[in-house]
Amino acid sequence: MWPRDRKLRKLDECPYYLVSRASLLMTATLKKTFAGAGIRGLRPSYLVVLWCLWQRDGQKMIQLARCAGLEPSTMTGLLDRMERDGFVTREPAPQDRRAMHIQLTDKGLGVHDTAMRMMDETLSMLFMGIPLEEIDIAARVLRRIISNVRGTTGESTGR
Amino acid sequence: MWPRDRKLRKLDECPYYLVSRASLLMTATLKKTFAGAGIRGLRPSYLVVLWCLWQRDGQKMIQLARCAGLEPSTMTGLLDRMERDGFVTREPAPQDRRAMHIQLTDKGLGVHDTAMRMMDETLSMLFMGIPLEEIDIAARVLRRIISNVRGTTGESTGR
DNA sequence: TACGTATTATTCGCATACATACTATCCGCT
DNA sequence: AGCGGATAGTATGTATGCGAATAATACGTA
Repeated sequence: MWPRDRKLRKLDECPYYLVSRASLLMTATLKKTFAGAGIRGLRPSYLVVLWCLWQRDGQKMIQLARCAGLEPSTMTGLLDRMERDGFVTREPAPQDRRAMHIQLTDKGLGVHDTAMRMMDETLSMLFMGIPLEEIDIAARVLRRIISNVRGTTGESTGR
Repeated sequence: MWPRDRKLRKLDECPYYLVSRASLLMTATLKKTFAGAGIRGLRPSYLVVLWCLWQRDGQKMIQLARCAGLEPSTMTGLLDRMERDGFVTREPAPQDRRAMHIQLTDKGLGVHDTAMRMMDETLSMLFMGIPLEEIDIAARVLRRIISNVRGTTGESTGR
């Protein structure tokens, strides 16, 4: 529980600052790692979508949005770029004429191993000098924050 | 240290996903809290700048950028909006004709107490059910991530 | 079957962030 | 004094994300 009486003296004592800054820096780092790995056009933001499709190829946009935790309006632009960069194809879904059927291209599928390796490498660098035990606690804290927000926004259990 | 042999099965086992998602959700939550507190036009992104100015009013843009960890080009737009919304004034600095002197308005100064209270309230909600001990560990992990990135980007010690 | 509602995706406007290129100014050194 | 490099800030283009409004389609129910 956050202690009401804790005074924030410096910026880096504020959890909100820490999470925001870490997020931006981790993204920038990942971007550089990708750039140096010879994968043309792969961006950190593509990862959540690729991840969903690697698990199960061929999904509707709305499914990807829910899986990635992004708004549908955000997915539109994201998929525009992913299509432009050759990672996915977007076709009208056969059963539902409202829906779009998103599928991996060969490039999108083939990039899996390298992307995972790059992610691993990046995480190794980012977590340098931090005991694994603390990394796992931090992950648990973040998961709880996420579920705390979902719980109070009137969302059902994130399905 | 991040274990190389750890396989990421689900998205929420990936620290990068957790930090990004938490960052977005925390920002959205803070935004809602501000909106409900009757402070006209206060946004989460303004906080870092206000924080720096609350500590010491009257700074150059470049100082604010360094303090906040943002690029100068980002500060330009941010200060445009903060000026527009009445939190700061931007005047040419007297000693250095290249520089801009950023100062709090009455509104910018007066919003301090409410903003801190709202931040406190938001953090209480976000950290619901998490032991303080774990929050502090998570904060330490994030600080270390941040310094790890700064350390390898060729930046000096964040001055 | 037809109507009303829900769902799916897109468009638009805005905010936030970066990199790059540019202008203006300052400062050290000759 | 003046030249060259460093510094401060802005402009521009792109990426990423949200919310509100819109269009098209699907579906339950009368």
